[in-house]
Amino acid sequence: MARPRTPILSQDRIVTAALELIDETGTLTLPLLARRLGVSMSSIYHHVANRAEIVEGIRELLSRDFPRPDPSLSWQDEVRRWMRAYRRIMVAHPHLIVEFSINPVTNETTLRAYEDLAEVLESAGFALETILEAITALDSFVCGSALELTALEQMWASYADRDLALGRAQRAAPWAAHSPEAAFELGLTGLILALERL
Amino acid sequence: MARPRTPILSQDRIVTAALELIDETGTLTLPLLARRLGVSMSSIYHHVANRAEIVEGIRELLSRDFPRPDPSLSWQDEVRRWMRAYRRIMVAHPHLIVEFSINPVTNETTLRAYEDLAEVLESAGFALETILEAITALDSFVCGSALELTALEQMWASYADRDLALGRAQRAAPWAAHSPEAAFELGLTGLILALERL
DNA sequence: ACCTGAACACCGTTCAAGT
DNA sequence: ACCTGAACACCGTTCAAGT
Repeated sequence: MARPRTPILSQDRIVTAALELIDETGTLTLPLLARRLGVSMSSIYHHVANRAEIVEGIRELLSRDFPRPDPSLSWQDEVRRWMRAYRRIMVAHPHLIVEFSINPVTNETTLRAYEDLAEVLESAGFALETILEAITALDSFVCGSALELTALEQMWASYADRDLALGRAQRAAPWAAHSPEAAFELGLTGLILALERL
Repeated sequence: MARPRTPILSQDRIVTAALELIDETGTLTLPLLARRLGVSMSSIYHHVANRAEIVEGIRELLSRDFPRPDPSLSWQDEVRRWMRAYRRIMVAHPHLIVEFSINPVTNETTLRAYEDLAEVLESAGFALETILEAITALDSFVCGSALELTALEQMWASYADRDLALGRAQRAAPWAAHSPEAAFELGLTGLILALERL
């Protein structure tokens, strides 16, 4: 076939297909991606430098769903909105958190989302030295929560039939093991309390 | 060589070497592990079922460093002790967090550590339904903090020379970007505050 | 029981060859 | 510029063959 009159591939097409693939199958591999695109594996390298660039493209795409700051909101509400948006994104694509945490952020859209959060805290009067601390803590918690989505529920399962505190807790609240939402809100509340004390 | 008079390998030897390997190189692969053990790759499979079992062996090994509950401590101090121990373990072996989060926990030692924490909360009077929530939030935060160790500092670097809030924050506190310890303590304080309100 | 080498089905990446 | 097929250096896993 060689070069087609109109290009089959593009960065966008590749990134979109990669996102679908990882959402459906849980993994992102070049052979499967090429198959889905109806193209040879090596063709992909004419549009992206490597696999990491595809992952970064997905991160860029998803980062567009972060809300922009709203001056009418308190910083607490801004933080809650930012964190819940982050979580919503990762819940929709749970297998991506590991991919994201392996490569550093380089795209502007994602960096902009962090920058927005920093500006919210800055204009709320937080001391500059505490802003990095605060963002690190918030980011740690939301990333960790996303990580748990795929991991922790399997652990609860191994406790269900044992007479231990965890087993009792689970029998008392069978929904809790599958409702990490409540745990997220608990932690978010705590983090904001800690920030208010600064 | 075939079968040696006295076995060269054992689960312990394999797991120990695997831990050294991942600490030194950042990755765990069977070929490199075999080389380090001075053995053929397929020999390993006579002692462990697969790669995941090696990772689980490492988790078991490290989990022995969790403190046992101390009845003389308040539940707050118990939680702090447990979280800091967890963090200390992961800081010493930052590349393992991704490995751990991929496979479910199956070994007794690690399960015991979670069970201990559950019992601390139970005898502190926490409602059973809230125990899973609390442990999930705590675990999320400490895992996320470990994940950041390798990831976030690279991101701060890309901000150092820009006139943005994050850049300003970093220039005001250059140490903060490399001291996730403070962020961890901030979040831990917040989580305990949230638990106290339950 | 325990080690080996060869084989298998993967993976990501490169590159000369085509249009 | 853009697609292909072949090649390369990896990876984890299996298995018959040796003692």
